[in-house]
Amino acid sequence: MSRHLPAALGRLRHYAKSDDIWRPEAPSDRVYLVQRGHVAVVYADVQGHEVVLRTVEEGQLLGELCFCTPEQSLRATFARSTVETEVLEVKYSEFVNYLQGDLTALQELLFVFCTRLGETERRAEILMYRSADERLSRLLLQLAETRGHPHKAQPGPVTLHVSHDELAQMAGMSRAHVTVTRGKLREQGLVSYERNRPLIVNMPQLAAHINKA
Amino acid sequence: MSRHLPAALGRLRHYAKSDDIWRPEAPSDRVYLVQRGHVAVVYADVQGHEVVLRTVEEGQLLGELCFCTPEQSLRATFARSTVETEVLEVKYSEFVNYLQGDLTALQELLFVFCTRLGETERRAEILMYRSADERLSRLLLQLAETRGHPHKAQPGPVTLHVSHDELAQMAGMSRAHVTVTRGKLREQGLVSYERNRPLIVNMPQLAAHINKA
DNA sequence: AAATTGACGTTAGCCCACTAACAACGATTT
DNA sequence: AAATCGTTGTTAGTGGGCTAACGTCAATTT
Repeated sequence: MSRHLPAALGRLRHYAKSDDIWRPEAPSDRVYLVQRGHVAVVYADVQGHEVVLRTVEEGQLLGELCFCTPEQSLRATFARSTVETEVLEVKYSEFVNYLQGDLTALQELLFVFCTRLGETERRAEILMYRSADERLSRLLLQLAETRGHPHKAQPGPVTLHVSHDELAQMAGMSRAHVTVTRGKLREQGLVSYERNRPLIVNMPQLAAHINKA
Repeated sequence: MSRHLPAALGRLRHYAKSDDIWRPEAPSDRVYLVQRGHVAVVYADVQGHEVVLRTVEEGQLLGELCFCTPEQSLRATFARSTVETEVLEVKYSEFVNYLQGDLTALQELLFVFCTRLGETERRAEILMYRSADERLSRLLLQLAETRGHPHKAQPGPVTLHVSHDELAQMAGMSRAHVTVTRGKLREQGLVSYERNRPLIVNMPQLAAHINKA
């Protein structure tokens, strides 16, 4: 959405790789626009078990949940840059003020929320499946749709940059088991990859695999 | 939100228990306001395995995902009344028109989206835990917060109406294992119930249980 | 060039949650 | 009252995913 917001609205901040943009005890009173880089929103329980709730790319909105929490509430998650990152930090109240006068931006924001809700619901749906094969297949399919790079005009294969660790955290399984399961998918020709090469997802075949497993 | 929308905006529809308000192949071109009753949004894979994505209560908005899908796209889920239900059906385009002229309603809608996004993210977070005890505990805690009935001014116990089957579908576990796991929670005094009596969740103790398990 | 780091690959053994099947119980219907 | 139905309770056995530990490989650092 609003990467083209007036920059004067907020403050530009710069983060190195693996910096925390917010921590659980931070107030939930501002939003961020990712200008450059990449951010992961992470939940960690008391034992330090971590799960990736969402990732936010360049040009996208971050921290929008403050729209429904009382202004003094806390984040309860971490937002962590996965690479060097630049964000525009805007106070919630000022953002709301700005939106009052810009109907288009308001509608765009509505669209963003709706899209995220859809993605998150699909994510929850994935996690309800109990077999590792099915969870991983569905996760790869969703990731390929939302953040994959299609091969110039070809409808089948899609390139995806993602580590086993990330996949494990998103699919709710162990890193080792991701490796094993993804190996099986490769044997069946549903995905292909080699060491240090990006993952290629064969979308139609993977979709077919899901619908009969 | 907008239960107080002008009724002339749409069409009042009536559904018996277990009717489908929409099916997967239905167009995603309208929203619904639940006037009376209760609706479950359900995803079903090709084998008929069903999972409950969300439930919508009286006075709440239903079908709002059409805000981000191209108008001719399909639902891909079922919306099913769990009791006798009455909804106001409003075409997406007319709803948008109406919102243009009502800034307050637009902001309310934003709030609704944000709230749902928060709930759904929390739901996804729950499903990433691997032990049944932890998943069920966290689910009960969230349900108690969002749709539980507190005991007049007492902070601890909260009453919750929900079947084992529902819990199983929401927590991604089998019905039988819900019964077993909930039995263990009862032994520890974290919840209490009897046959045909509603479930009582002891919120502070259950929260403590989660943070050390 | 050597060392370090981080990601990926592999396996043995164990434990937890599922499947399947049946029983108990209350509510509703006939 | 009998029958049907839906929900809850219980258990044996099995299988799949986790833990833990170690090996491989390429990229980056020193």
